[in-house]
Amino acid sequence: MADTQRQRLEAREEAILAAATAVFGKSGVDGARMAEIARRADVAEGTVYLYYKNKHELLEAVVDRFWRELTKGAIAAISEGAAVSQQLHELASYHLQSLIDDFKIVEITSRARMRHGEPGRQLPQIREYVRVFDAIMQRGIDLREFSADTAIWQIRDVFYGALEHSARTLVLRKQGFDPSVIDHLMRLFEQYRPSSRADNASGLDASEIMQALSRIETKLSQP
Amino acid sequence: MADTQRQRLEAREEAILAAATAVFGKSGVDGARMAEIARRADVAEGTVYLYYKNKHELLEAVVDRFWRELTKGAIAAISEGAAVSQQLHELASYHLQSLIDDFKIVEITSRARMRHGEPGRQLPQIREYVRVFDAIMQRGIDLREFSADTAIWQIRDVFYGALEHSARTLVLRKQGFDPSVIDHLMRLFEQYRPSSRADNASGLDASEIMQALSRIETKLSQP
DNA sequence: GCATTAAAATGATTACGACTCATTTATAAT
DNA sequence: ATTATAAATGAGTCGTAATCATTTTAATGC
Repeated sequence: MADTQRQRLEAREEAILAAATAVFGKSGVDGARMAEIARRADVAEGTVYLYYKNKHELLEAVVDRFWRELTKGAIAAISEGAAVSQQLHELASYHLQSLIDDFKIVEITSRARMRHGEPGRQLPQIREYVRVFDAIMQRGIDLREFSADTAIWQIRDVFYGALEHSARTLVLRKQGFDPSVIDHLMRLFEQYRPSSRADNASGLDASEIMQALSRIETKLSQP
Repeated sequence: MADTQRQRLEAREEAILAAATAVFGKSGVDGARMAEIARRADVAEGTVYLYYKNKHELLEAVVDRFWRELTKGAIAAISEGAAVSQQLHELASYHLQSLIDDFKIVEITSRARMRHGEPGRQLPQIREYVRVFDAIMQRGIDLREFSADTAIWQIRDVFYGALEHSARTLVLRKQGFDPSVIDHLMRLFEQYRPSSRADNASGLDASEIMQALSRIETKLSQP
């Protein structure tokens, strides 16, 4: 009965993970007691350490699973084949909603990234999650719906950075999901459409000139 | 000699804070030992607790001081009276550079925000720091250099969110400061200028360019 | 079924580090 | 000098993560 055996082990691991998620969420990482996690998972304290080397690895597993689920949800939330701008809208909405709903776990994520004094690592499942955006954007570029003159990673950092900060603001103010955040972000993203820049004038683009000038100004004022 | 006394106490507090900053930065919060902080500050372990109730309060003090210094630096980095877009450029550059330089402390900031299981609080000095952006943006709106149809907090979240994520990306890739991040962000912020939406179709706005040029002329003729 | 071996689980015990507090030392006041 | 007060000390306490010798459960062979 090797099969049932493996299932039992996986069920136990799952129980521990679920218990840990609940306790970390409720009490925070420092407030969480391994004893409570074990009790909730209905195993002895020592058993937890058969599945996870220490508290920090358990935390990483919890966070990793969270982002894996989020990736699944994001993919499900996006209408396949729809216009790129609509897909972005869907992803942004899904992301913001999720960050608000699971703010606790999201906060804990930064904790899982830090290991001792090392510079923050990237957890594999977060990397995976981020690819969802990249794929949409890449498709946008391929379809010429978006222009390719800004590195995708920079656009991605604006996207996720803005949403993360907005989510924090909304949670701190105890407001919920705010659609205007999404609208605002989507309006910003119009900037990346080739049409919005190409056909704007017969020749010169005032904004580019102004940017060049302000770069010069900046350099002049810091010698 | 009440004066010297107070100075001695403040010097001791400062020594503890400096030691804590170093040790938290080197070893991370969990890796930091109160014993090491005490030793570096050249006080007994118990003395630390006369100044800070516990490790977490010490952490908060370290983070708070960091952001207070950052606020000072930001204000110093901004040319008073310059065009709003230039001030934004300066603030963005300063911010990105600082986040990269002191990435360790910045990471630790999120830790200081979490107290037990409570939803994250806002540290007073971070609130103060954020006001620097708000003041610039408000001035931009007052001067009609920027339009008022998006809530400032949303613009602010884009600004700081994008820079924070970009800083993380740059640090993880072991690249340093990248001016294109700033240029990209500033280009996005063109969206908020009334001109870029209203009358931009005709092309150039000569008056804005002339204004910028004369500012440069002024600066060139006064070093 | 029973014996044998291996795998998994247990929880009492250990190790470690944050924090306390009785004691000592320094400073101010008279 | 003497007393009173404030500040500093570090050995000891206490809570909790992590260990590990022991027990329990499951798989395998006869």
